[in-house]
Amino acid sequence: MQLAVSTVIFALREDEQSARRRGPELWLPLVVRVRDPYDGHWALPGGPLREDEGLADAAARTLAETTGLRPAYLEQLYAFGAPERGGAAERVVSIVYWALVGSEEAARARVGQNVRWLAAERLPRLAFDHNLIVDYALWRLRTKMTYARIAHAFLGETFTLRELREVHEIVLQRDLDPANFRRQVEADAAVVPTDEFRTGGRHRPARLYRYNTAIEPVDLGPLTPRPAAPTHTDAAPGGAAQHRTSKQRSRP
Amino acid sequence: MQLAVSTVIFALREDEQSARRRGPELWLPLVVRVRDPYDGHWALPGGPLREDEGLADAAARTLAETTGLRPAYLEQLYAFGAPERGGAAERVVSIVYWALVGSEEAARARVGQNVRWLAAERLPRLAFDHNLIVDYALWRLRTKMTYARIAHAFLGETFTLRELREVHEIVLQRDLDPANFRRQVEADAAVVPTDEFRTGGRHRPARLYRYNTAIEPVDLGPLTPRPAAPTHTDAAPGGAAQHRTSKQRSRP
DNA sequence: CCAAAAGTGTTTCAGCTACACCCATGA
DNA sequence: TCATGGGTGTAGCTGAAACACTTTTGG
Repeated sequence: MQLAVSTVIFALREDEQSARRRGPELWLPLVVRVRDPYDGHWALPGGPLREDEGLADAAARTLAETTGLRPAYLEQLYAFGAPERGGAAERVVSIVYWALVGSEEAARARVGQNVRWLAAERLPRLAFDHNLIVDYALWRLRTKMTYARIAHAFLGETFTLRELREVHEIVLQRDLDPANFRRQVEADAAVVPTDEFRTGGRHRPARLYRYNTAIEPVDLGPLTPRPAAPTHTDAAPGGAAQHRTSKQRSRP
Repeated sequence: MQLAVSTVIFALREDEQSARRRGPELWLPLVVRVRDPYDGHWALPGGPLREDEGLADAAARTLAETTGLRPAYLEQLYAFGAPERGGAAERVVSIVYWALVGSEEAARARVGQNVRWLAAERLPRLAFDHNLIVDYALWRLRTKMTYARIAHAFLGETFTLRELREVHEIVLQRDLDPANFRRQVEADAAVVPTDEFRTGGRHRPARLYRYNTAIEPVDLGPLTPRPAAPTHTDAAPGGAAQHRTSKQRSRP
């Protein structure tokens, strides 16, 4: 019997191939298997747990080794251990994590013949029970997005409320009222306004916001004391991409 | 490295020793360790995973072997695998489940020198990281009780709304308005009225209710398809204890 | 009769939703 | 000046909370 750690990694990306689809979607990096069982099938990045390594550390390590990514959010998802799930091979119990990475970090991902991004909504048949795992991770992401402050993990250090709202809209698959979304976000102090604005659109500049690292996210698991200090969540560095940034005074 | 499965088992019990405390509280059965590390300390029931056994099956088996209990609710809690948690012994990764058992089933538990019930709120120092695990399970129980229909797992097949409300009050540690509680429970069809009433108190008889097995509980994990059919939840048999039961017509 | 819990009705308040409207910018 | 999104105001609905009140039993 073997113990492995795997990770479902989500990022928002545009479809570079088909021009039909518009706007970013949820994608995840997968690794192709090069031996039986499931030779040639896509599988979640992962690997065996090392002797002196924590579970989350193993997730972060295997994830970095295969994709080169450093996630902004990492949380344990579930342990899978049905005896049949190995598919005729030696039995494997997998402790699965799920991770979120920002768009800029995702663009830096090391892809190639063995590693590729696939759209979460239209996956082929994956190796083992990995389709079930991805579906569960998607469900967890959507459920948690409605009550926890995790959307910023898909974005850079600062972001406009529109950008934050679009993350919610893509993940939850429905439009949100901009006015009400603004008020909800401003209500809890999870996100704080900066003095900077995003200009460049042919419209009024939008204020940039920053994630409030003082307020901490909702449960990351038992290892983070319930009302507590930061650990896993580690904001991705970098600023804006195709927009300029200007500093202005906030209204008196 | 070793893989084990343990379970945090909750039941509502009266304190039989100290007459000072009144009303039931959350208790859990623990097992005393008979060798190092933590020789003599209390620990969660559990054991190694067998080769051809699912994770939940292992939890149910070890739980039954040590305590004789058959839980009404069983769900995976978390996987614990920090390298240091073994305390100088061989490293152990534990996949921990949490379970609820009804009061009658709890009374049938096999206790003795090695197995004993302890009050969840005033535990001694347990073996390994088991205090942390129990605290997390307690937090999960309380969180889930507020939105999921799991309270009936502490009760028999039929119950009055007062009994159901008292379960909530004990777990959530606050009083609930009987009128509002009634309406909330009746609003979702999770619980259905029977034609029977609990008599014997010096007051108006209370209608007995039954859990609606057609409506299914909120997420039990990835293995239960999201809106789906029963699996783990297996209602404990048996009826009322110290009260008579009478059959009456419901009002026209 | 009284005490006690079962069960019903009603008012109030907070939060969410929908949507009208003004503001600031680039072209 | 117009189109576009940024940002504000507000009326209406819904559900939770608080609490007054009626009903039915045992003593």
